[in-house]
Amino acid sequence: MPTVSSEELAAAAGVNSAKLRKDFSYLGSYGTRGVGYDVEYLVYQISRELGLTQDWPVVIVGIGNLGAALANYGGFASRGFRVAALIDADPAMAGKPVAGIPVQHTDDLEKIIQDNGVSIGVIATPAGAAQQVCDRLVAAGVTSILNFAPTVLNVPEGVDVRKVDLSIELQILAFHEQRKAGEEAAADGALPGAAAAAARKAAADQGPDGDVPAVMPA
Amino acid sequence: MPTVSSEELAAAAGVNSAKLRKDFSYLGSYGTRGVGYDVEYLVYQISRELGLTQDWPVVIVGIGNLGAALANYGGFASRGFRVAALIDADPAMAGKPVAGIPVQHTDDLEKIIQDNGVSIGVIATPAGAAQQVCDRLVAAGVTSILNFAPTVLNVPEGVDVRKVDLSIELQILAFHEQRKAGEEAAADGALPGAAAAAARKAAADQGPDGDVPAVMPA
DNA sequence: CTGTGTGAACATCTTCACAGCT
DNA sequence: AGCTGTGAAGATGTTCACACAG
Repeated sequence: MPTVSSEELAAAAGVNSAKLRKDFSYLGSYGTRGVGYDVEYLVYQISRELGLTQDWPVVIVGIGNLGAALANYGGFASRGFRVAALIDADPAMAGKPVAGIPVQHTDDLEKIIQDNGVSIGVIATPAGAAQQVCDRLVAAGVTSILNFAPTVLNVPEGVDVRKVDLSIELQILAFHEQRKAGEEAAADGALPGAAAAAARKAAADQGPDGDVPAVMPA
Repeated sequence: MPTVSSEELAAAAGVNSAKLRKDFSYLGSYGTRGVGYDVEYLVYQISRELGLTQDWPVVIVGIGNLGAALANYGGFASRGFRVAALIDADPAMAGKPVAGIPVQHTDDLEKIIQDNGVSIGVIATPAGAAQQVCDRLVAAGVTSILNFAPTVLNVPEGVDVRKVDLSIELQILAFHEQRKAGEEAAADGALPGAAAAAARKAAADQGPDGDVPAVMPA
């Protein structure tokens, strides 16, 4: 399949074809009228724009169950991420290989960051250690941090942090599950009309993709 | 602090106070004019609406590193989730306790679901096993599935699936990182004006919260 | 003729600003 | 006087529909 139309891609992604074309148009005019998009060329252009063609060395700090799971996660390599180092505070872990990579001790954190030119760090430590690890990563030159620890991190201007809370997705499922159960029971007045209407509408969107309001704090 | 104003909450959450008030208003009129919101009452109302006051038994299928990490994750209990059972296909795992809960064998999946009245399942298996596990969960009565396996699951109408791809967040960080690096180098024409403008704007939003376009497939 | 690229119309979301309750 | 709750205005996002390139 050398070429693909916006219509086909839209159907596959479950969106409107006009939206897809408009989104693509922000990247440039990579399609051919009357024909569609050249698959290989399109994949390359999107990959480049998203930064997938670059090599991104990352370090994972905190090699517990989650850190190990991340180190073993296959999806990283295919998206340009290379696990440059695993770091843990437990001296007993030092030297032990996880996912084929020897764990190094926190003492060498700064040196590891600098030697590998790492700018993205993943924090998978317990909550108590996260801020301290974060500060050291930032001081050593890391400018993007993915935080799995259940804490809000304070970082200086210019450093990006994204927090992943594994329970939020479950919460969204539970929210919809709750409404599946109480569908017609809504007549008992438990939900004040507007909320019921808003919720009904959210559920009508395809699947449970209506996220929790942006206002809800993590 | 018995009471709190929309202004205070908005500042804490980093949003506009009008937005916060409007969002709250969809749940009902729980504030007092001239005073603010009663903290305890507000927390209860939001919790109830989100389903946090209910007890949600969940099963985790696939007790590798990720499954174990999830089983140990503290955030679940505080949000009404109870890990009712851990299930794995490896007979050697059966009976071994993880996070204080004995792992059970996949053979008993249907019985476990039914005995515990489970309606939410978490899939943390390898990609190859995910669809099969999903089918069995659905057949046994599960109606919401959180999928960590890197596959798209097919489910019948009425079943909700949410997919978590741990590399997407990293990808978003890398995207912004890429633009931090090539900020003024954009003059070399690598980015077609519109995309550069759109990207610049997204970055100007607080933090890296500008997500990847909805169109991008997982 | 087919299917992109895009102004214009429409829809949704956010913010403003203020009436009205406490 | 202070702060909510909410219409109306403004901003942003999505879809329509069609001119035009191949």
